[in-house]
Amino acid sequence: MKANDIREEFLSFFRSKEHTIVPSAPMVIKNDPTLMFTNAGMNQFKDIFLGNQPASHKRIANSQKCLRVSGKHNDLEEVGLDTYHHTMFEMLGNWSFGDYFKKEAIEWAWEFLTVVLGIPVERIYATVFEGDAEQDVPRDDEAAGFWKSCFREAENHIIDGSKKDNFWEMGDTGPCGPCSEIHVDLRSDSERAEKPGHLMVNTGHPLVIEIWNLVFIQYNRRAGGELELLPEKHVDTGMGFERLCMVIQNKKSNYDTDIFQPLIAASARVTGKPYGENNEWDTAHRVIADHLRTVAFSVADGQLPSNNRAGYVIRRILRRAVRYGYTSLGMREPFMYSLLPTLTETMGGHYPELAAQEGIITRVIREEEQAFLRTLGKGLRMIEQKVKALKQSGGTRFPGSDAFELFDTYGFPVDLTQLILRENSMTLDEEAFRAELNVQKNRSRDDAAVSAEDWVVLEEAESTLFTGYDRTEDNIRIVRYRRVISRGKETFHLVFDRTPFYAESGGQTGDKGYITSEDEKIRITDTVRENNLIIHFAGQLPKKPSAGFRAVVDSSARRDTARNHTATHLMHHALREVLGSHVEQKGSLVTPERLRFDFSHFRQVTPEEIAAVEEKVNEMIMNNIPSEVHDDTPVNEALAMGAIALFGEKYGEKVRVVSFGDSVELCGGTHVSDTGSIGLFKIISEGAVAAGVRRIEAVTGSGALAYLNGKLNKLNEITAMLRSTGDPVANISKLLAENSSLRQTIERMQNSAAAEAGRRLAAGAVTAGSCRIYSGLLDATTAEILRNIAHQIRESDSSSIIIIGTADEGKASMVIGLGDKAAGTTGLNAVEMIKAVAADISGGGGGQPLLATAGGKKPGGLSDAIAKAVEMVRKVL
RNA sequence: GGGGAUUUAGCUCAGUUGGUCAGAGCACCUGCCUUGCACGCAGGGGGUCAAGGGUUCGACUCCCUUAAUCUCCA
Repeated sequence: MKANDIREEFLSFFRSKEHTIVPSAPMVIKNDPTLMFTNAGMNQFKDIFLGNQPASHKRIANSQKCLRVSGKHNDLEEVGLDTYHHTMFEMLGNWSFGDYFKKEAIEWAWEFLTVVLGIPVERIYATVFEGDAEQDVPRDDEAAGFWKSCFREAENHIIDGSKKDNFWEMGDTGPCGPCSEIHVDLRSDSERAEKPGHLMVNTGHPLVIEIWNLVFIQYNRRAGGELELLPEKHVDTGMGFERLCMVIQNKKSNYDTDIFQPLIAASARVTGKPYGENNEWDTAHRVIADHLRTVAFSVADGQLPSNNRAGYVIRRILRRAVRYGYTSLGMREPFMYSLLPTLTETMGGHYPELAAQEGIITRVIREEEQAFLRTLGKGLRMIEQKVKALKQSGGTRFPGSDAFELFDTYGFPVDLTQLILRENSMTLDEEAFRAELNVQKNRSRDDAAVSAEDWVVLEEAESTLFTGYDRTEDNIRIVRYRRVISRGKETFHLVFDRTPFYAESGGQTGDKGYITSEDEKIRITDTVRENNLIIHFAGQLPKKPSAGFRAVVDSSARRDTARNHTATHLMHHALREVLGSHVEQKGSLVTPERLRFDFSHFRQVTPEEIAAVEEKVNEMIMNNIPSEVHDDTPVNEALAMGAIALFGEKYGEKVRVVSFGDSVELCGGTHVSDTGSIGLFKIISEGAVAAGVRRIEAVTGSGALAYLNGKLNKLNEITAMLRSTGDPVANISKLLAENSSLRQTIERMQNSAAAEAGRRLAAGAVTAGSCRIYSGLLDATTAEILRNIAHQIRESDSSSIIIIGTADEGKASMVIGLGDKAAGTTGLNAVEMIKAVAADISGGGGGQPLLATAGGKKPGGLSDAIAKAVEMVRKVL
């Protein structure tokens, strides 16, 4: 059975059990500071389990794309080395929210595996929670009982498991419960006869594996650690799709299934290194296949590789694959992007976002590959230098600090460093390297240490009511608060029963403002959303938190933000009209000051196109289109209205639709009521942000006016300075031409003046011993010309001693120069001389032994200084 | 969020305790020689040394602030 069929069988099986099939949530998580990626099928239902949100359906099933880069089975550096680690995987899951429980969950799992998929019963094992006396939790006899009726007499296929394997918890507190894992024994008959499967479960054998975990959520763990029974019990299951396919397709490795084989075959073809012939090549192919999948899906979800947080994780994964291609397969040019059509072919059916964005994903990956190959090239040059130096000094032990610098500052992978060292019969001081790495880790950890104290709950409230769409002030009560210490600074997080403050979301920044009661006023510096809570940041805690407060949003900032947000929608619409419908939003930032919009487009946006977009948006502003907002619109209805939805964005069942004429978007942000109040829209920059992604920044309203006025004022100033009513452009180009010819003239004149001054000096030069002293006070010359003159004389007369000075606008400059021969015979040093006489002009000086300069504030002292220096020369002659 | 690095001509980059130091190669322009696959020779144009402050007689160079990019860690 093909992988795509297996997935379909799963979904249709649970559809037949009255489950609603929902699409996979995006793999990249946007609005949860605690989690960057979806790492389990249940993530998107977290709020339901926490009781923050009612379930839309009692029974749900889906296939969820997940990403894990750390954890016991998913350490990034392990992927590819063996046959079962992955960064990205799919998890098949079925859920019951207060509906069916252990009996159905177990029976259906059994039915699906043994009847639908036909896995031999004698190869299946199930584990149940053995109980925990300390917590006073009994063995899960209930689950064991249902398993018994499945396995019948084969009772040794039911195995007790410890708290570690068979008790699932969401976090330190919250919903939890016992679970039952289903394991499959894929070993050969002879091996199984030798050592029965029930002894092999959970021993880490690659062919005796867990494929499905059924979690029975029946407890809530309170902050004190004690468990309480939940009134509503839930089922949460997760089955590793890749493993299941390996079982069904009778393979020894996930990578041998038809999920990965096409990719691996393509990789083998492109690199010319067949799979299955060479261990090193095979590892590289597995790494490439796994990582390409992860990166492609992330980009499809709108997460581009970047240099921090989630984007950085993606970049690191891609680079790891490039590294394997580079060292193991000898690939020196980008190639992974060319495997994308194969991926789309195998997975694009179930995940349409892949096919829809193939073009941009390809470009992004190719660009990233190129960028990393450049980084590698630079690193290679640096390490070669260091190796050469070490070789010359006869050493063979490469310092750990150097390797760390290459790695930390220039991103040069340490395993590549080791490879190169081996080729040069050198070794790396690994201990020193690791020590440096640890220093860096500790520093980062210390910095990141934020201690959030427990919430102080004043009132129980499920979620905050946002009232800010139609008002900027409201009467509120604080329902909970907590103290947060971050880098020695104390802040407070406040949660209200209702709030007019908009929490940062959808690119729009959080509101600022204050809350006030009868006798105090507290500033709110930012507002963010954490799951279902709207958190207000405050520098201090009210003296009486339980008092009622008036919450007041900075309404002028809010109005500016609304102008920019609406303008963003209008521009998005205009961009699609001007450039084409391939324009997809890739990112957005809306602040009171400006708006920034990233979108997919493959060429530079020409000035003409920019102008056209601006014109369209301003036209929509002048037409004063009223806003139309529909709250709680079902998703499909919204899409039918032509609303633009974003890939990689998770929408609930009901969405908010914001439209201005033809611009229709799903959006939770705050907007103006009529486009006319935007006033004016002006694009201030356009540029590239990644391959196939452009960025536009723009301003509106008073910001746009200020921008234009600034430009106009500059132009007015220029025109005024030109004292001409003519075209300033023509005037300036004329000026520039004049300027350049004048500069040449001046240069010539200065040269001849310097030559003339030199001649005069030469005429007045005094022969003293074997040297000639050129001394004197020149006028109206800069220090630079003085230097030039001295230099010229030095060059033409190696027996010269030059001591000259000039006064310029109350400042005195002096230069002392020595010809090569003069310096040799007298043993004089220009630096010492100039320092000795600089005091006479109240200044200081220095330079090189043969040519030194000085400057001071007392031009009157110049003649004395020169005389003194001449005196010094005469003394040694 | 923290550490490190980078920012110099259109491009790729040199620039040594602060002082004839604003450079090279490629590209461009002109002329000559040649007609050809990176031709050669001679000459030339092109710079806010990322931005803004500061120290100094003097700053590409030292200090501070800011920005962008790269990179590692969280």
